[in-house]
Amino acid sequence: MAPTRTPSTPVDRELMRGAGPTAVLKLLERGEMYGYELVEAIDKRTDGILAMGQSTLYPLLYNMEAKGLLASRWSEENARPRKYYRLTAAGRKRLAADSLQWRAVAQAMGSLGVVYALS
Amino acid sequence: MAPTRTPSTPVDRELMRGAGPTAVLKLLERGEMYGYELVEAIDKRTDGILAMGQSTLYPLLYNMEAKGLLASRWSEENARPRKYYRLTAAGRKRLAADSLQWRAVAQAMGSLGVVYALS
DNA sequence: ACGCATACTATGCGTGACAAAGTATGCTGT
DNA sequence: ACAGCATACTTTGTCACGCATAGTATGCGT
Repeated sequence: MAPTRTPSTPVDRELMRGAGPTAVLKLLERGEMYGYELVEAIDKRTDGILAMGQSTLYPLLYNMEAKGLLASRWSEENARPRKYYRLTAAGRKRLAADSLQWRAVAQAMGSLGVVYALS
Repeated sequence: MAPTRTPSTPVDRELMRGAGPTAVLKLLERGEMYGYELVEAIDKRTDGILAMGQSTLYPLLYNMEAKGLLASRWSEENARPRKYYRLTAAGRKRLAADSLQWRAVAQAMGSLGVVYALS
């Protein structure tokens, strides 16, 4: 039996707009993944906190690809049709920038006393 | 001479929607403040990271008041007209909830390796 | 071969972030 | 006194994202 996961309530995504793109970039840093796989991976890796539905993730992927942050390819013939995404150079750059932004925000929230300071 | 402050570039607020309300709630936790004062306080307290313009903050205040999170009063007669805001009970409740959300997000970002874990 | 889980696409609404432009008040120096 | 500037608030309009809903298509298990 797999260790029981007790999923947290997802954050109000309206509150945390922009967490999605960063999560996607981070997961794709290791290698290519397809949409549906990302939906589940984000859910599991963040214990449900950043979980998002397909109707949020897919448009996000299209958007990021249009911006040149991601590139995609379809799976081979006579395999299940899946669209695999990978980071572009611009995507890596963006990930680095976004990570800095998150650090800054965490710091700002810390200085307001909303969250504890980073270690 | 006051210690020099080197303001950080504000975060892309589109990326971090929702940071504003939390910052406002947190600052009003201590006592009432008026709009313009909040604009500057947020800027200074977060070293420019969460800085937002008047056209962002004022509508935000109206909105939060409409939601019952804040209450306001005008300054006394023959004083400069200022609208002072204070937390309502609902506002305090919301602040507590939002703080938990931020903790969760920070944790999620940590588990993805975007930011370091909280101390 | 049938049904279900997988996997992707498209549409439409609500809402927050923000630039820009406008209005009004009081302090400060001369 | 009064001109000029910083203070202080309001309004309008645009854009982009989050997401619910609905729809389509493919392949695997039995």
